[in-house]
Amino acid sequence: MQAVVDNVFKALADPTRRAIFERLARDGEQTVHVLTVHSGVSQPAVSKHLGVLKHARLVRHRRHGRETHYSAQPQALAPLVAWMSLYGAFWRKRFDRLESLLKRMDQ
Amino acid sequence: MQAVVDNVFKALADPTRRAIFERLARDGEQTVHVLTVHSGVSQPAVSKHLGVLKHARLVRHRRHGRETHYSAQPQALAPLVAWMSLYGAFWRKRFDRLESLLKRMDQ
DNA sequence: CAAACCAATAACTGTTTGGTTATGATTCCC
DNA sequence: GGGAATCATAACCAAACAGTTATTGGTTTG
Repeated sequence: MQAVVDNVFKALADPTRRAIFERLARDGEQTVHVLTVHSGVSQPAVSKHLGVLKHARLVRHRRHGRETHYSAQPQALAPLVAWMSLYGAFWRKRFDRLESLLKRMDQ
Repeated sequence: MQAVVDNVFKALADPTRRAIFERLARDGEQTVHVLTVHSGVSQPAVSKHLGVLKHARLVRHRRHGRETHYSAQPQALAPLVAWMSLYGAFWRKRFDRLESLLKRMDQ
């Protein structure tokens, strides 16, 4: 479990990788090609990043002919929530603020 | 704001550093010496880790004579919550559950 | 005052990491 | 079938990183 948290944190620590995950979470399934176009780095770099994200179970892939479609697996963020919830007292206090944040973002 | 999220993720991506933060959050203020004893690495290494955590605003320090007392600043985790809340519906539900969990823990 | 203690910084080192180009394995399509 | 396209892997490189030992600046205390 400790290693899981570590993998997720490490995977999200890189901005390029986080951007890839954000895009997948926002816009849904994407091919490596499309991800590459928007990433600012080479296709092999994108493939490697996807490998790291996959290792952290943050993405899943589905092959269709010559293209590979990747999609975000936001459930994989659960260990992070669990980790943060260890700081209970604090989060309880801040929760109202989080609620209002979520409401604002909902609009 | 983007850079803030990046700093926090990067700071927490290292297990030694995360352990230091966890200890401070769990047990409250600690001196560098005490942190060093429990960290498994040298005192300078601990000082450097504390520097990274401080840069991400995850810790604060207070000098008292020759010793420096560090304490956790869990508010600095807020950008992470905000970042995660971008993945909307799913996390909305999860956070609700977290809330009720925290309420139960409160009793 | 001198010795011991505490923490930060400097200087260095080996490993990890994020990137590259080159190549290989499939698959699509004319 | 042959060329173009898609993706993964290999090999390599430079920069960043986590650790070390040595040292320095303060502070306490015997």
